[in-house]
Amino acid sequence: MFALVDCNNFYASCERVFQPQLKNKPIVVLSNNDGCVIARSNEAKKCGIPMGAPAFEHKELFEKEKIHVFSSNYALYGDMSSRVMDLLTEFTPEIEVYSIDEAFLKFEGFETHFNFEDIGRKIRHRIYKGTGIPVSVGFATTKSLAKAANKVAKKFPDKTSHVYVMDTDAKRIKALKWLAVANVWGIGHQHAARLEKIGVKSAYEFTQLSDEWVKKHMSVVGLRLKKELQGTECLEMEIPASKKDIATTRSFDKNYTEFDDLKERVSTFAVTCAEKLRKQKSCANTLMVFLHTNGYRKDLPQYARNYLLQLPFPTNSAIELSKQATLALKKIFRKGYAYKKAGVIVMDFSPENYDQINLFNNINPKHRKLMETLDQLNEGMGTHKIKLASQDLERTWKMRQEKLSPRYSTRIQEAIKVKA
DNA sequence: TCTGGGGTCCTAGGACCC
DNA sequence: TCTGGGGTCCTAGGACCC
Repeated sequence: MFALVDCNNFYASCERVFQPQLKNKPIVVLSNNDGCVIARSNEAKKCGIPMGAPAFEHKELFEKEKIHVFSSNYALYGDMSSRVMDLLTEFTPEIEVYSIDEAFLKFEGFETHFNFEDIGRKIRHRIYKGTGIPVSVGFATTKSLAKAANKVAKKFPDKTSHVYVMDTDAKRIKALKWLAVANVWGIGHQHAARLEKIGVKSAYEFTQLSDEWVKKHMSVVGLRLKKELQGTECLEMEIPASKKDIATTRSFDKNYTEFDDLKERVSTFAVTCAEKLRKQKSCANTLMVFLHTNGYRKDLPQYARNYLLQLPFPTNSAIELSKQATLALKKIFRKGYAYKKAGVIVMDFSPENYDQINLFNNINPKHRKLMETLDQLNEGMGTHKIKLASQDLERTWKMRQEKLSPRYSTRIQEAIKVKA
C-alpha cells in the first residue's frame, strides 16, 4: 500500500500556524516580487481567486474580501516542511519526499495487519499536533492511485475527514470516474486537451484507451500512467539523488538596461549556484546564462538569448563561475533593451573530489579553502554576508516583499513572543 | 507600473562509428 | 537507376511536476 500525504494549502497554512487569529479567514501567498498568487486558503479559493493570478489585477478583490496577503517566506516554509517530513518517518521507514508539501509513504507487508483508515487518522493527528499543519492522506496500491485517493480525501472532507483508503476495485473505479482527466497526476494541459478532443473526460475513460494509442500519443510515460491507474505498479519509491541541474533565476522588480546591472545580477546568481553545488559536493562542467525582456510588454522591443559554455575544468568555485557567467553574459547582452529576467543554470556535474586529469587547467587550490571559509562565515552570520566584489556595485538589489512574515521558526530574534 | 522559480524525463533527429 | 546495416552519443524541444 502507498500513501500520499499532502499538506493542505501548505504556504497559507504555514502563515496561519503563527497567526492563529487568521483561522477561517482568507489568506493568499504571493510569488517572488509579490507577483502572482501561488497559494490560497480554502476561504480565498471561495472568493474566486485563481491559482497564478497576477496580484496587481486582484488588488481590489483582496481589499473587498479582506484577504490577508503574504509575500513568500521560504525560510519558514522550508523549515516547516522538514518538521512535517521528520514526523512522517515515525510511521514507516519507506518515505519519499516528493515536494515541499507532499510525501509518499510505502507500507509493505502490513496489508492484513493494519487498518489504513486508522493509520491515516493517526498521521493527520500527529502532524497537526506536532506542527499545526493540516494534511490529507490517500491510500492505494500504486503511487498514481494514491494521488487520486488523496484528491478524494481533499475534495470531500465531510465524508472522508481528509483520509481516503482506496482498497477495492469498486472504489478505484468510482474514484476514477469522478476524477477529471485533466486532474490526473502526469496529465498536463497539452495531453488533457488532446484527450478531451477525442471524448475522454474522466480518468476512467483514459484507462479504457488502447495501449497503442496511449503509447503513440503520450509515450511510455503515458502508458505507465495508464497501467498504474489500472492497479499495476510501475512507479517505485525513489531514493533522493543529487540534482542534475541547478538553476538560479529571477525576475527583476524593474527593467534593467545597463550591462553593469545585469552583470551584478548574473554574478550573484552564479555565486548562489556555486553554493548549491558545494552543498551537494558537485562540480559543474557546463554553464548557461540567459536573459530576456518582459514578454507581457508587447509595446516594447523583445529580445531573448541564452549562451551555453563548457567550463575549462569542473568547478564549484564562486569566483570561477562568476567569471565564466560574466563572459557568457557579454556574448548575449545587447544595448537598447529593457531586461526583466535573467538566470544562471549549471549542468553536467562531476563529484567534487574527483580530480579530472587536465593538462592545462585545473581548479585553483586556493579557491577550495576560500570557498570553505566563505561557506562557514555565511552559515554563521546568516546568508550572503560575504560577497564577491563583482556582486556589489553601488547598490544592493532587493526583491519586492511588502508583506513578508517573520522567520518564526529559524531566527531566534524573529521567534513568536508569548506573554507571561 | 505590476505577471514566480526550480526541477525531471522522454523522443526524434543528426553526427558519427565500424 | 542503382548506393547496407546496426549501433551510440548528443542535443533540442516538448511534456510534465510542485
